[in-house]
Amino acid sequence: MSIRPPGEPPSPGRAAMAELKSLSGDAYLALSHGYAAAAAGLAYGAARGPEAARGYGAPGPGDDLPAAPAPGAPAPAAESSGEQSGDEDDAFEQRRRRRGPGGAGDGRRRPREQRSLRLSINARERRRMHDLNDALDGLRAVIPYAHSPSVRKLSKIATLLLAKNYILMQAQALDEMRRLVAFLNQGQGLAAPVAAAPLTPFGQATVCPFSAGAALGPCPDKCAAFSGTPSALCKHCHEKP
DNA sequence: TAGGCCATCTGGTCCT
DNA sequence: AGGACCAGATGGCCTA
Repeated sequence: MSIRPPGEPPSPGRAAMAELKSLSGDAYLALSHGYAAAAAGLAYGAARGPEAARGYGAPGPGDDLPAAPAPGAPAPAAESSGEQSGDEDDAFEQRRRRRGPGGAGDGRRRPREQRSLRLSINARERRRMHDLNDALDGLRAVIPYAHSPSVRKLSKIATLLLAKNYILMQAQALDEMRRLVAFLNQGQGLAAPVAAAPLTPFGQATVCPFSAGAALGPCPDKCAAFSGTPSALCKHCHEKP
């Protein structure tokens, strides 16, 4: 897996990109990389419900999950490895034969022992994936996007990308807030500069907050001192060679 | 029907 | 040895 430099867009699948782009036009959604996000009207899982769409209720071949949990219900606490039906046993045997004797598993184990071990590993893995999905659900719950039942549930990749953008947006907002607080603090007792500062809507200050007063020193230094980098929103930072 | 998304199974690797 | 994690394979369901 390659490490992507910060700020460089990931490479989600085209569908994920389309999903993100079809989301509402909230600022944070388009914050980076043009991922306008997803959600509107795509009824993924709408017909059978978002949880059903997860497929918990649709065991695949060889699946040793005994029954579909209620929608939204947590995964069964105890998924024993001894819950297989006869059909599932057959499926297991078929797969085992297909792989042949030299295939999976520890040759020293007796087949029954080997099978029971395999089933317990499967159950553990299933539980792990359910936990992962629960965590993703928790993430979906705190990302601001349309949560209505008629709206398709965010896919996993869309959830992650959206969360990342949301975090970046929050960090940016926090940074702007700090600038604003610093500006207001510096401006105390200096009514004129404060009044003159044409603060446009939040996050769009057109004048460097640190320029309000002769004793404040060079703007980029102040900006850098505060945020680590000169402000891209600061007129003076841009004007300074 | 193709493509997307998903759950599950499985074998491999690493860690405790 | 056993558990956690990972990635590939497989098959089901859904939508365009």
